[in-house]
Amino acid sequence: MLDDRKLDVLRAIVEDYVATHEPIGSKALVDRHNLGVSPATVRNDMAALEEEGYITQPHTSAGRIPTDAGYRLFVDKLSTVKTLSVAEKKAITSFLAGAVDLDDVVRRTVRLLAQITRQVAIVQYPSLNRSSVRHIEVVTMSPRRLLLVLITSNGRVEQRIVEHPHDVDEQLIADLRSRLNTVLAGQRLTDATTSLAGVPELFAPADRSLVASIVTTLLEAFTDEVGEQRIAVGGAANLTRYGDDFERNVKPVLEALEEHVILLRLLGEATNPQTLTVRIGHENPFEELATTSVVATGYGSKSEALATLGIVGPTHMDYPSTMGAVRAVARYVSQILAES
Amino acid sequence: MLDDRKLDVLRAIVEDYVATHEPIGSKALVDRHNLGVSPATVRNDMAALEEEGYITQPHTSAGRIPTDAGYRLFVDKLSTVKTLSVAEKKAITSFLAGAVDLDDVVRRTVRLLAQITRQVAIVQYPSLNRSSVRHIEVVTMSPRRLLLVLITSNGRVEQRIVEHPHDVDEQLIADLRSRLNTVLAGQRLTDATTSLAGVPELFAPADRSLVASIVTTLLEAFTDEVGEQRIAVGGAANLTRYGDDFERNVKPVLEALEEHVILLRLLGEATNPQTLTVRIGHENPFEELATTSVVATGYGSKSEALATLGIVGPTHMDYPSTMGAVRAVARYVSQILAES
DNA sequence: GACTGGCACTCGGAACTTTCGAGTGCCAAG
DNA sequence: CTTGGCACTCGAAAGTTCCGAGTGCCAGTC
Repeated sequence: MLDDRKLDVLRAIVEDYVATHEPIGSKALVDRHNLGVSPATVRNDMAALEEEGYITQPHTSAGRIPTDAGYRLFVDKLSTVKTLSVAEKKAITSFLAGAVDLDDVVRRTVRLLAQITRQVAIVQYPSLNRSSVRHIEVVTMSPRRLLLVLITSNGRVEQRIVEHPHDVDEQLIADLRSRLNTVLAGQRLTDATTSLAGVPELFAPADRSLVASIVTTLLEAFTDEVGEQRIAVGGAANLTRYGDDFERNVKPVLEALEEHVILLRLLGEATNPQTLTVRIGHENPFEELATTSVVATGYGSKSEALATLGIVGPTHMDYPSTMGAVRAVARYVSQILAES
Repeated sequence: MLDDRKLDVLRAIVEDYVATHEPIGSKALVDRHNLGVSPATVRNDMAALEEEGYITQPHTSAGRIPTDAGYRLFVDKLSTVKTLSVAEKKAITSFLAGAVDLDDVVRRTVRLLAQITRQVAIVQYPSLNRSSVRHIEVVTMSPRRLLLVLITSNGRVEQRIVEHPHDVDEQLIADLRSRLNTVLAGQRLTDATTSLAGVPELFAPADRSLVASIVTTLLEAFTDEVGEQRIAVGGAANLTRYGDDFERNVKPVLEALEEHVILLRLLGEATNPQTLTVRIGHENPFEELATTSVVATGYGSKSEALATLGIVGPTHMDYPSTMGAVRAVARYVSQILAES
């Protein structure tokens, strides 16, 4: 059905359209690529490609533009992920290396990704699902107010305040601190519920109400976070390059960026860091984003993904370069996180 | 020069223009407001107002629109800050009350502000300048790697990692932890440098290199943070309501939002929480934002501001309502922070 | 002297028309 | 199967017309 030349034509159309954002005619194609055939032949091929649904005409007397299916075929079969230049790789590592803590890593990553791809970048914070308790600190802020600080294996720090109706004894706090750490250290957050269940009973009945409220708060922090899934966004200014049709292209994206729930669905399940997920136009779950594509991948250790990062851009983006950049950034972030 | 009626006319023009975003003619003005005079009279007044530079004509055969000077006069003399409805106030408190930690307070605030004002909201994180050390925690992550956690009086938590070439003794860590807390607790961050200077000498010569590197990292964290000034942004989707002229109105704002340094300058010095800063159009320090106004105010305790929050929007915004919302949110956030 | 009705004038925007040419599909010939 | 030729289509750009909101000015009125 579609011989090699027709696929070449499709590839050429996608590449040119991505470069110019204007419908591509048969003549222009032949001029810009040495296909070795005449425009008339290309026209026949185009007719076939249109028949198959890979390209379409905005109006009768115009050139062709790729459909979502066309991009899909292009991404799957007609292109290879572009690797970054040595200079770019260096820039990435040196930029990420300067990070001082986990938050900073995420902030830098999002900025970097936006800059390289010139698209809107999205980075999910490493999820607590897989992480474990490294340390729990209990600090007295005032006699009746305690601050709980939870430090996880991937460097994330969570804090909660606990109020108590009576003055709290320092010795009890020290005791509690050491017990909590004994019980929880190294535990997966998801397993913490069971581990904490027995803790109040280790204390004198008089102290149990306080201990119980601390345990409850701690559990809340665990489960809250497992569900919450924080996200960082950057490069929104790149939306200005979408060209015209503000209402249709820019507005929905800007709105989606505000809703982290939507972004999480857009990014999708954290995949293996080796695999790139590309969702083109209508393939993504939101109708308003039908002119938008998502390129995402997981990051974290080699075997299991901690979280997802990616970019959002117009369907007519440069997929090979973008995919290369996303993959590279994911790899380097994984590396940085593994080191620290 | 400008009698009361002329000022009434100006007020009416500003109000109508804010509502319609279209040039206001003399007839329309008389129809919508009961000024008690004929269009011809209003025309004379308009001519005077234009002479004074408060309004201008986009083109000869059109109505008038306010100039930046016109808005300025309106804000300073012709309007009063609009107070929020009881329902709105309730909504604010209940929304903010749900926050679990400082980060959450800021995130909620930015969201809230964007929602109420329907503009782009900016909230500066409470600065560390004024804050003091509440607690310092030193945690062993692996024998040669330590995690420092700094908790400040306003609930902010900073973390840093310190590597050491040799295995570190747990006893030393405990010792160090208690000494650091003794020395620093309650100290202003800005005073910490001097307080920390003597610490290494308290330890055995063999341990001093480790102690010194920890002290250095800690100091870095202090000063880093004092300078850094984090910022949260929200409601970028509200930019879509700017109407047309995307290139001139939306793009520069979107770009500014990416640059936190620019945002900090836009917000300006943290003012007393009682005072609202309004910067209209060209009054702000960036030429590209000449069609944009900023409404900001400080928040924190009654007497001194911790940080600044505000909104960015088109010059033709509804100043009374926006100012009311910004002020109210700042007050409630201050209250929440004071409590915790 | 301040206000008003009347009036001629201006000019941008909407609506319509014209022109232009890139691009097409089809066909007959190579 | 490929190609040159050709008639045809139709959107975009440029030109044209038309309309009326809005203006400034002036003479008359209170």
